[in-house]
Amino acid sequence: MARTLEFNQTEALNKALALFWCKGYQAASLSQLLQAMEIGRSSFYATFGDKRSLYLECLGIFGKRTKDILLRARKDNPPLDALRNFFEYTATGQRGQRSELGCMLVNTVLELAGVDDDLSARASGLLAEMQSEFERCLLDAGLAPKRAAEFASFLMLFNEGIRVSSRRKVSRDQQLSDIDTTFRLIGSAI
Amino acid sequence: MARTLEFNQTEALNKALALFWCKGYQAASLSQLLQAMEIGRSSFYATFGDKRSLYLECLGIFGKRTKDILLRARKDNPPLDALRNFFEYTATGQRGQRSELGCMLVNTVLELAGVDDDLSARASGLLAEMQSEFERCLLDAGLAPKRAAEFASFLMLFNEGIRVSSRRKVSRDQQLSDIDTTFRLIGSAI
DNA sequence: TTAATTCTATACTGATCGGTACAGAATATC
DNA sequence: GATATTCTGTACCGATCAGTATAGAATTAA
Repeated sequence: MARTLEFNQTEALNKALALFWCKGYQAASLSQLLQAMEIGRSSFYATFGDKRSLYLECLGIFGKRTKDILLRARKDNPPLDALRNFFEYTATGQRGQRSELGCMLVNTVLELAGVDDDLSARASGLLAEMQSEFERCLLDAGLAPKRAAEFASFLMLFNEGIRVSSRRKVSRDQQLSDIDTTFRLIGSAI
Repeated sequence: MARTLEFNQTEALNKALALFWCKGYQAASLSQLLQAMEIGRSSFYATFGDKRSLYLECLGIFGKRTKDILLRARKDNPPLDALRNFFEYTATGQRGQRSELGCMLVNTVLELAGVDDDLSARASGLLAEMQSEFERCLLDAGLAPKRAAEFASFLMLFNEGIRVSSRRKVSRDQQLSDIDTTFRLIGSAI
């Protein structure tokens, strides 16, 4: 019979995610994770399996969270505005949130390609899901299917690029300007 | 008096660069490096200092090599064609070369931001140099300075994005299509 | 051949890695 | 309160990490 855990599992996961997001998979050592999650070694292994499983779980959470940002924006805006909203939100970080960490999925793809191809592929898959959402937006905006797929792929490149530029410490203003440039180009091509 | 070294230093550097490019800084262990470079531990430390110094040197070589690709393309082509040439060459890999490794500078920025900020910043600096070359191309193509800067920043995002997509194993055809989309958008805005 | 010099192969260092074993604390059930 | 169960803190494990010390091989200069 399950007893109430003495630590908040969701909160611990969020702490782990934050550390992984900041330092990446390899550089986030177990000791650092335990300290951040504020749990002991035994509890960790009993609850989360191992470091890799934990990372996988964090990846999923991050993917869902990212997708939700777009879906939420879609509720209140026309499709193209929602897309733009999404980029402004995730790339430059609203409500004073961190923005210099890039996208954990992109970070994972690059850090672990050639090192842990399964983890890298998992992150790629989540990015592909995002691209599908982009495509859906574009279809709803009235683009022809071929065009929508073409621009969705293009927007994914843009997404990857701007997330890299976050970690390069490109200024918030420059990023907003890049978003503007991109949507101006797209707008004039529709 | 210096004696002829028993190993080819340049060749060893290239081997090291290849391994770093493939696995990143952290995951490329010294043992693997030594095996790839085909030199002993003592020779390594005597010649290259330490792992970090070696990486720094490889970064520089990679940066120069990348810049040279663009400069060479500029000799034989009008500026915009040279740019397009550059992307097709580096992203999809011509002459049967590897293309799935992305850009070592981009990889470095993401892997080492928050882990070794100096190395990450060094890679960022080399990317900034590339962006300056992009800008010079655009100026030579007749764009107004403000426009050139704006599009150079945009192209750097595109560069980062397509290099990430290489590691996501996006197909060569899809990448060529993305390049086409991008230059069509730019072309119609000039 | 011998002596001086310069290189390399390898044993070793201390630190840290991810993961496990186990004893003891805390809780639940009676 | 006593006992059974569940959880946690920590000592420990072998492996591996980057880096060093040293002994001996190879080369040069006589």
